[in-house]
Amino acid sequence: MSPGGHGVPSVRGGVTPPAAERPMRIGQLAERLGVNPRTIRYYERIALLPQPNRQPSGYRVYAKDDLDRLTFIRLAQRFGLRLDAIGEILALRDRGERPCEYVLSTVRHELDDVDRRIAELETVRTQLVALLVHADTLASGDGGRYCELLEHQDNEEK
Amino acid sequence: MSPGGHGVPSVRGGVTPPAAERPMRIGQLAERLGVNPRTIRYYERIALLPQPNRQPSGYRVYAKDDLDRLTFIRLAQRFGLRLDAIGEILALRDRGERPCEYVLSTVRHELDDVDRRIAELETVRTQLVALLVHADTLASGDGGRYCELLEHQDNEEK
DNA sequence: CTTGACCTTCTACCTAAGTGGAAGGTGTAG
DNA sequence: CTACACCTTCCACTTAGGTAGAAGGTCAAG
Repeated sequence: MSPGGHGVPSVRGGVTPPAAERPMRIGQLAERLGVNPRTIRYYERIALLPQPNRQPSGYRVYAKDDLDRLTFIRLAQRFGLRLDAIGEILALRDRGERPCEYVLSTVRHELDDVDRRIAELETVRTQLVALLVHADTLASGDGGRYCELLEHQDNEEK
Repeated sequence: MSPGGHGVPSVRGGVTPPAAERPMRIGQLAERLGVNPRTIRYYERIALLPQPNRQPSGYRVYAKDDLDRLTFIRLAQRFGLRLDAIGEILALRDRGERPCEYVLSTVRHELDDVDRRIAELETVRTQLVALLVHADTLASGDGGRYCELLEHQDNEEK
């Protein structure tokens, strides 16, 4: 649980870069962003993140660019974008194109989808509430085939 | 695509039962309820449906009971219950217990869950709308690192 | 007899976004 | 030296609810 283990490799250059700039290994990067190191490897596997540089030992080494990229991925996720869409955005960016138009259309689709899901859930919610209200007025006495509650409600709907 | 293939086996008894009562094979049962026959086998595999009787050929034979049970399963699904919860209800019923209390508590949990999901989606929706509004006011000119749109929005939130 | 619809089983695959275990290498502290 | 945290890879598994393919059996009609 104690962080840091065996410390950061000594800085070689004459200047000491700020903490954010220092190369880090997967554990440090993961901890900064509150993600699982496995998740970072997963992102690399699905090509959201590029193949990182490696230490002679094989350890992955990350720099500020990777931190930014990963930060952007999580940001876009918070906006509800899926990893494949994020991948498209990143690929556009990597090719030097401005992805905003793509992002916009993705976002518009996402909005439609969210509206649809909310509407569905509202319907379900209404049914559930009706079910509970009905349960209150229904003292006890189950004559239904499986569950009077559900089946009665079904009849009401028709 | 043409229905019925080689017809219904001749009725053996002296009385002709109504259509709903006649034994049927998986295809007929599936078609009546608008489900895939594979789905019915799947339900059997996960023990939502009992092992059905079989013709000497091995074909599954279903009767009204199965139709009712399957109808109930789809009904409960429409109420947002998950298959494992439906399985519990069915198992209670099979043991002769009244599942309404169980159903109620399941439904209450489901309601909480639905409310939570709606709230989440509303938040996402708000963000998406804000994003689109911002996009309108933003003529063009991308100075952001990955996507000005998303990153600007992120700054607004803090 | 052939055709064709329907049925059987088995196994594997799908989405989405990861997580888990196992076996083994690395690097520093005590 | 050992201990220990951290790293590597590979492969499999998770959730939920199914769907798809392959190889083969059944049954009625033409």
